[in-house]
Amino acid sequence: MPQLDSGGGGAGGGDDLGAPDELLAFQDEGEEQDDKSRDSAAGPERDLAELKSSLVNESEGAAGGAGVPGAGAGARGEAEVGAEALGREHASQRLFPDKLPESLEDGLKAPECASGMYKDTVYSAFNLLMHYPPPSGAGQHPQPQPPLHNKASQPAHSVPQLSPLYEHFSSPHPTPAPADISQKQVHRPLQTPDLSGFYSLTSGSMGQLPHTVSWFTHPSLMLGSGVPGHPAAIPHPAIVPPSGKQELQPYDRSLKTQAESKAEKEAKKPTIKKPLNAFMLYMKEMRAKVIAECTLKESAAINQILGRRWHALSREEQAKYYELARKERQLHMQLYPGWSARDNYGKKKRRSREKHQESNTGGKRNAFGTYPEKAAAPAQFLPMTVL
DNA sequence: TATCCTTTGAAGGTG
DNA sequence: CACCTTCAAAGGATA
Repeated sequence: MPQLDSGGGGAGGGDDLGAPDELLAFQDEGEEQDDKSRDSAAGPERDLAELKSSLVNESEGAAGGAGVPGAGAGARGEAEVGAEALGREHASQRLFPDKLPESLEDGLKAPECASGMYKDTVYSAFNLLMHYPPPSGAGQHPQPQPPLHNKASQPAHSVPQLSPLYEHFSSPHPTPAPADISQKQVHRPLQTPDLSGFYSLTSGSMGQLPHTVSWFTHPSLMLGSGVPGHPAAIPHPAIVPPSGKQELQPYDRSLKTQAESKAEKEAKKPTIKKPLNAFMLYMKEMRAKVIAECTLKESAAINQILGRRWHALSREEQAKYYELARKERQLHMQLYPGWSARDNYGKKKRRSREKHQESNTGGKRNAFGTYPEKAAAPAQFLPMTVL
């Protein structure tokens, strides 16, 4: 596939949206676990790596037999592993108190959820999930097969309303989705001709993705370009009322803000959200599955599971999401040429920003205090050129 | 009610 | 350039 932005142009001028970090992530993926547990240098860094790998291995490596070699959870005492997993300062203390919340206890019933985050225990079946070979067939989307005995076949507790862009490459047999989802993406003509090239997914893994794409084709999305709003307009998922509640239409709000000043009206302009990155897209798709499999509802816990699953994905699988995320960014840039991520800076009030800095001594990244994409070795895989 | 938690990635800011 | 910070989603937990 040629470079999607070969046309150069792009409204923002940032033509090549292929994020260099993607490459690192690809390299990181796959080899990460072994490298981290075996080859990484000794010393504090190794401890961090070991801690990280332990978190992965706790759920992956403890399976009967096919455990990941190296420092797996199997070699650790419960207390040790628990201490490591819980060694996330205050965060863990809140999330994983002495007594597990009921939701987590329930979650432990499902092997997928029996990660070492909560308990270092025998949850061997979970490893089966983590070691499912990635679907070799193109077009298979990256979802581990649910265990036969669990509730994967049941509807998710809450099926997030994914934007068609996210859904368009989702599982053909996902948890029951609202009927309107399919309606949204039914033969909607592409109204942004200059974007059509981005979605002519004809080669590579992305070519297997459904070709009808996305929120930007919806008439309502033309609001930015002056096209009259469609009566049944659906807000762009990236456009959110300042309240943060997507369900709240700015039109409704205006009814009761009749006397508000212009400044307030100005402040109430919908917020243009950041485009989702690859992992966010992955989470969007897989969250419902994890919820169904684990009977978990806490997003923090779910995200941890998804984070491990993300690393367990093959590079091809991840490439789908990186590619999709790149299109997202490209599209976002075209829809909102002047938009910058900086626009949303400071809009989220942080309660304890100092606390973060204290506890992490620089960088509030993950529990390992590392920047995964930057800690990774040079890339060996160039998805953008391949795709 | 607002923010936190938790994850990875992207992007902006800073030295 | 390297490092740090913020935000993107999400929903239960918490202040």
